[in-house]
Amino acid sequence: MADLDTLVSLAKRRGFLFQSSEVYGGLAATYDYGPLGVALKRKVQDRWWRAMVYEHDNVEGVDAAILMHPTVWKASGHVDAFNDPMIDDRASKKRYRADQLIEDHIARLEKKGKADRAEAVHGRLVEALHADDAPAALYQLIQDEEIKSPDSGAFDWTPVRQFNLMFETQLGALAEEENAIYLRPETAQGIFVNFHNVRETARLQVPFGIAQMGKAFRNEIVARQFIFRMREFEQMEMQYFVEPGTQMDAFEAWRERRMQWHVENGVRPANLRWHEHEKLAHYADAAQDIQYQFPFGWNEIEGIHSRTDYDLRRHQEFSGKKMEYFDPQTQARYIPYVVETSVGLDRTILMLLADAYAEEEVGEGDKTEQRTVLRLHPALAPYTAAVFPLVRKDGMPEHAHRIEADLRKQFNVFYDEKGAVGRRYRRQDEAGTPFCITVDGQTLEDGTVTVRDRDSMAQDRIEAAQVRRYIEDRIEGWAPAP
RNA sequence: GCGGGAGUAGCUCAGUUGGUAGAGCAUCAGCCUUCCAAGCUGAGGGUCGCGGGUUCGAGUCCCGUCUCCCGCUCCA
Repeated sequence: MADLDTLVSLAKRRGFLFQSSEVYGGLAATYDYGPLGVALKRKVQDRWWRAMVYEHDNVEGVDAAILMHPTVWKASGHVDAFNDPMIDDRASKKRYRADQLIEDHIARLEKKGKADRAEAVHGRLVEALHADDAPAALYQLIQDEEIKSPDSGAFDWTPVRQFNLMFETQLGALAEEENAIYLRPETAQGIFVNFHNVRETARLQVPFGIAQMGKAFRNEIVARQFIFRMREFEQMEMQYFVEPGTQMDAFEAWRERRMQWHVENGVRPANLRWHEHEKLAHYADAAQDIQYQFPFGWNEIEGIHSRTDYDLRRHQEFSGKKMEYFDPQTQARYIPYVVETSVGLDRTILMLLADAYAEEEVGEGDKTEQRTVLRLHPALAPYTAAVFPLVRKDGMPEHAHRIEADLRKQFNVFYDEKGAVGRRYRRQDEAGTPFCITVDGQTLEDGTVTVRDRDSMAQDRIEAAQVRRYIEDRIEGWAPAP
């Protein structure tokens, strides 16, 4: 497998991905998709939408706003869970939640029978947590109480810093506290708050699903590994609403379908595995991740979570609006349970590039050379085909342009007439283009062209008029090399 | 955030004790080319990540800063 540097280098060289704001020295953990990258990305999006929405008569789509009412994030739990006062012990290099340290300290005081002192510290903790400058107040409290690091025993703290994983901005021109809103840290909530809107307008009955793809934002403390963990990223999520008690059946069914989707995209099954959450989030009653073996190890690309009725119930509490469903058949009334499939689009792109990348020896005898090839699924490759005149004379370019124009009605096509044809083939190998159509001397006589296969490098000679049909069939029948 | 490593042309890199930047590939133009990257001629492209400092003079030494990679840490 290619190491990460190799992939980063190829991605930039061929125009898949560039570092954001590169001319200004870059912005940490943000990347821009280039011509080939966006072509690949759009095809992945399209394939996901087809698999989730078009191919299920009970799944519909939405495209919710990135900006949402602030209370959404209180209801979802993000305001509490994504806001932690953290402090570092310089000696052990370990990080702790500052309020947790103080609470542990209080517990120790109580244990020692110093109830009064514990009471006082607790009072100050509550005060500090609600102070205007809570981090400073918590830091002062830790200093005053001389709380030591539980691991190193050292008393060598950095200042307390507030880690807010949600990006904050202001609604309207005035930057005032009460106008603060967030960039969504996940797309799921846009689905939950539209539960009734979609159900009613699309006339859906439980079980049904709502799908959405879009940007989400998390102000990660550490964001690394190329596009694996970015501060701005794209999710493709589907929330499937079911009758309570039936969620595990839906969970298993979607698990199977989602794994299948990745395999159908050409990802080698040996590089995919399930990872079961040991510690479930408070809202979940089952959670498993699909992991891929990246150059930097096994990491999550998609989560399948059974979220119970937590989200809808919370929105019912916070909004005062009923989130119940009335089943016309059974006359039952309940808040539906939810099974979520949530896949990272950018992570999927990185996985596809990593899995497709290959360096291999080609040629015979002592004339072997190395070639780099992206064995992307032909349906996902940025360019489906490239068209070449074998040489730039005898009317071959004109002939090739006519074929190019015909193919462009259906596919994204690249035309190239520069330099040796072998070099053009190799360039397309690196871009992952599955088919290269070459116009040669024989084309001028009988109207046939050669179609060169990216993976086998073998050529077929077919009627120029049959190329579109030929490519369609080949995409349909494509299977990844073992 | 901590520790380590690294930033020189689009890519991979060279640059000797400080003396105002090079190679290969790539790109572009032209020529030549009848099937798997390396034919010929020419051209463009770098204030050496950015900002200060030392010096007559800094890619080279010092400080700061940004970005990337690795390990920790974090991770609904």
